[in-house]
Amino acid sequence: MNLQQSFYAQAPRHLVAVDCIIFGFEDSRLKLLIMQRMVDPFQGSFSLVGGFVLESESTADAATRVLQQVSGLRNIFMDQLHCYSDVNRDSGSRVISLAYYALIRVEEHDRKLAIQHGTQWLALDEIPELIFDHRKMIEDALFRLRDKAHFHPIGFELLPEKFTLSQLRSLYEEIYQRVLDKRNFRKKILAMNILEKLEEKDKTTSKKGAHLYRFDKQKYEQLAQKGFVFEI
Amino acid sequence: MNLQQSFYAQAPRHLVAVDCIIFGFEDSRLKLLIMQRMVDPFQGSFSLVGGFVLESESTADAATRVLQQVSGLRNIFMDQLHCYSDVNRDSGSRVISLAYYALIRVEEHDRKLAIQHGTQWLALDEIPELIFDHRKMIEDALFRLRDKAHFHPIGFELLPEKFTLSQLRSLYEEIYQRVLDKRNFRKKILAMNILEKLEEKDKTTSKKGAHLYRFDKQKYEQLAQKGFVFEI
DNA sequence: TTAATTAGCGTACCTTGTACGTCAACATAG
DNA sequence: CTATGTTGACGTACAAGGTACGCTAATTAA
Repeated sequence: MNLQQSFYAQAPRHLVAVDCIIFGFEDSRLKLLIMQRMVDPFQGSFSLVGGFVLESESTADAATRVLQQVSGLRNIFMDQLHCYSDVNRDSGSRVISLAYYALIRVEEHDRKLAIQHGTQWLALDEIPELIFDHRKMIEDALFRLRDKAHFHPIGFELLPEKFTLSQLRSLYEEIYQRVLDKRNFRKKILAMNILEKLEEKDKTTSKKGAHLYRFDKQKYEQLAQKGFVFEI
Repeated sequence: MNLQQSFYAQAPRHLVAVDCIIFGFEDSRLKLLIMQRMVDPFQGSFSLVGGFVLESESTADAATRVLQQVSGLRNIFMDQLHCYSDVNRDSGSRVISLAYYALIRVEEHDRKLAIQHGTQWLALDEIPELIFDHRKMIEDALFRLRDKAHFHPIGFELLPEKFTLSQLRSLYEEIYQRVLDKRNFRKKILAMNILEKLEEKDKTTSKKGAHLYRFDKQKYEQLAQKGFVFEI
C-alpha cells in the first residue's frame, strides 16, 4: 500500500475547470450565452460560463451544476466538446479546462437568473473579444454542432416543444449558414416520419397559418434501433 | 492580485492522467496495444498505456510522450477521444483521465521497446479484462474510429506506405466489421483520385500479383480545400 | 492441361438529392 | 371589393451516386 500511495502521491495536481458553450435560438438567430465577469480576476471581460471541478463531482457534474446555476434548468442537452490544456492558456494560472456545449430552449430558461449572473444572449456576429481561448472553444463548438446536427436530431433541443416547419428550417439555415430549399426540406423531414403533426396552427409569422409539429422522440428511437439514421 | 491569487488558490486540485487506445493493423486484423502492468499498483493487471500529465505539458504532450516511450515513434496520428472523470473510476485514487486514440503502422514501431514496457498487440476478441473503465474507453474509441474513418482518410495511418487495394479493403472491413464489395470498393476509392498507382506489384497474397498504391496526401488536401469530402 | 484463386473492368438498376413549377389561404392596400 | 403580396403546401423531372452482380485476366499448383 506504500507503493500505491507513493505512485499517486508523486504525480502533479492540476486545477480543472469546465467552460460551457451554451447555444440558444431566438428571433430566428442562433445565439450564445456570454458572461461579463462581475468580479476579479478579469472583471469586466467577456467569457463563457464556467467554474472549477470539485473533488466530489465529475466534469459532467460540474458542467450540469454551472448550467443549472445560470439558467435554472436541469436536463439540458449537453455534450463534452474538448479538453483545452495548453500550459499557458489561462493567463492567471495553469488550468486544464473541459469544454461542454449545451443546447437550451431560450423561452424555458430563467431570464432573471441569467441576468443576475451577468450573462446575455448574443448572436454569433455580436460576440466581443473573449478571455483566454474561449473564442476558439466557440469555433470548435460550432463545428461540432454542425457535425452533430447533421446526423442526430438535436436541433429540437433548441426549439419550443411545438414548432412550424419554417422555424425548423430557419434553425438549420442558421446552424449550417446556408439557405435550404423550402420544398425539399419539407419533403425530407416529413419522409422521416418522426414528426407529429398537430391540429393547431401558428399564425404569428404567416397570414395563412402554419401547422405546428412536435418531435416524436419515441418514434425516432424506435426507428433508430432498426438502423434508421436521421440526416438533414 | 490578492483576489486573483485566492480565486485560484481556493479551487481543488486533481490528478490528471492520459490513457492511449493504440490501434494497429496486422495480419488483416485490427489490433490494440495492451499493457500488462509490471509494477504496483495493479501489478499483473491488463490496462491501456498511460501516464500522469506533468505540470509543464498539455494533455496532448503527455499522450505524445507516452506513445513515444512505448513505440519509439514520433508523429503518430492521435486524436483526443474523451475525458473520463467519474469520481470512483480509478480504485486507487480520484484521477481524471483523458483518453487519446492513436493509429500506428505496426511494422514501423519499435517491437523491443514495446515488449520492454510489457505491451503486446491483441486483436479485439483477444483482449482480457482491463482495469478501471479501460474497456469502456476501447468501445468508445472503436465507435469514434468508425465515425472518423467514414469521412476522413485516416485508414492509411494503419497501413504501410505502399499497399494493395485488397489490403485497404480488408482494413475497412475490419473497422466496420462487415464485408465490402470488391468491385464497388475499387471503383469508389479510385474515383476519388487520391491514390498514386505504383509500378511495383505485391505477390505475397495473390498469384497474379496486385498493384501497390500510395496515398497522395498532397492531392487529397488540395481536393479537400475545394470542398471534396472523402467518404468510404 | 485443368482447376483454383485473386486482380481488375464493366453494366444495369434503383434510390436519393436537387432544381423548380404551381396552387392555396389569407391579410392588407388601394 | 378586387388586386397584390406573402407564406404554406404539394408535385414533377432530371441527374448523380450507390449497389448488385456478371465477366475476363493472370498466375500457380495439382
